[in-house]
Amino acid sequence: MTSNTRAKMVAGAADLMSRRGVNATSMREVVRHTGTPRGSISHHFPGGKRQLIEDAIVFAGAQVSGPLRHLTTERGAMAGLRAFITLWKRTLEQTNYQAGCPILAVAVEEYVSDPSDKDTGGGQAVQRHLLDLAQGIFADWQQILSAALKQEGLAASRARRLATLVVASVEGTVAMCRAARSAQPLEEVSHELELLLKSVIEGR
Amino acid sequence: MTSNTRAKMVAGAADLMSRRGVNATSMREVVRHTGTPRGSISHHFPGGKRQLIEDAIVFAGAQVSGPLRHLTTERGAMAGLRAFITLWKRTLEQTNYQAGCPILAVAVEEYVSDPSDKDTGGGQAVQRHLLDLAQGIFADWQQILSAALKQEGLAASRARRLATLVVASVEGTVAMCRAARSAQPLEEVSHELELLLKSVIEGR
DNA sequence: ACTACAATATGACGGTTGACATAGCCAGCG
DNA sequence: CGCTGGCTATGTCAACCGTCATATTGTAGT
Repeated sequence: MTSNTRAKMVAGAADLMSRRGVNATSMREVVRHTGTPRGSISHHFPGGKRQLIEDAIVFAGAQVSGPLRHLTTERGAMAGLRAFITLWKRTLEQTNYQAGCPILAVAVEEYVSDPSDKDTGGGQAVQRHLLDLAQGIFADWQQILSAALKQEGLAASRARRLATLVVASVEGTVAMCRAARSAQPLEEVSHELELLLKSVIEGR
Repeated sequence: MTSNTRAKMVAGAADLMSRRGVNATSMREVVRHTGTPRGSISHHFPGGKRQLIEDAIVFAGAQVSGPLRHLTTERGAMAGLRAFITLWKRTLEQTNYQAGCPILAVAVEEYVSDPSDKDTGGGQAVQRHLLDLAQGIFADWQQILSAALKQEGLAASRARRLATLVVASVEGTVAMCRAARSAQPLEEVSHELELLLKSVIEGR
């Protein structure tokens, strides 16, 4: 049976990463923050901090794609857009605009491990892995929205472009809301995105 | 006369921050990367690392808002949009998709200085300052685009919303491009944004 | 009851960080 | 010439990091 502490560590890491970023989140603080034993860290995550980060962003990604997939297939593209936005808005408001998106943090930062700076040879490949993971999660969200838009009758290429626009603009807006300590950017972007999608779908 | 090494430090810090994020950029690496003397750091930046970060993002912000302001007032909103996008596209391509936006990095991360963990009392206020600065730069870009859109005859509220959408989506897209090691997301978003603005301006 | 193994606790290690202090350099100018 | 003040060089400091090694505990299987 998979331990409970492992899950708490992953969730705690995702939370801290969304608030402070990847490099500002230390493993010691994760265990401090979650009340989990420090000694278990190398047991549950033999891959070290890198593995914790991977698990955390996969966890965070699934937490979004789950409801998103459910609502889009159930009630269409428009409901999916609203769910996507509402989900982030709630996260922002519930944390007083301290938490953002941990996947975006991975996409913006570069995780560097202390030992053996060496050359950039080994670092590059390992670095790729984290970015690939983040890119995969973004692609996942896009694919869900894109499929829903195609379902509404849009051409494949148009649906893909619009899905990219939605994911990118919401991610950027969440960061802006964090900086502004306000949900206003999200409301403005939400307004425009709804207008755009509505006109594109209905005016077909 | 303001020293040359100071400017090199600021530019180097902005560059490193755009590649690795705020917390992964150490002052020692800035001086290593720019060939500037380590001892001068506390002379040029008595405020320590925080001051370096501030100067770096102000510098990076001006590097965008300069050309942006010039082109929008010269050739209109559409040219401004294209300039904004092209500017980021060039940055991405010239660095093999390693550099993103340092202001976004500040907006996503939380800069934490090692000493005096204390409570969150003192940290909060200081943290605000960096985020306020980042928010101000975003607002600067928005204001330029928004003014250009109003010049094209749009209502003030609509112009503001669209400007927010443009800035947010481009910022998010730049991060996605970094993760994907590809300019494709930017091209897709660019396509949709041009379509949107064109229809909104012409169909007035 | 006793073993075997997963999980937890605790400490140590080598390394880096930001900040600061002290000392040396080197114009420019009286 | 000598001084002076802006830079630069170098070292030290405490704190923290990620990782590993070594107990110690908990617990299920026989």
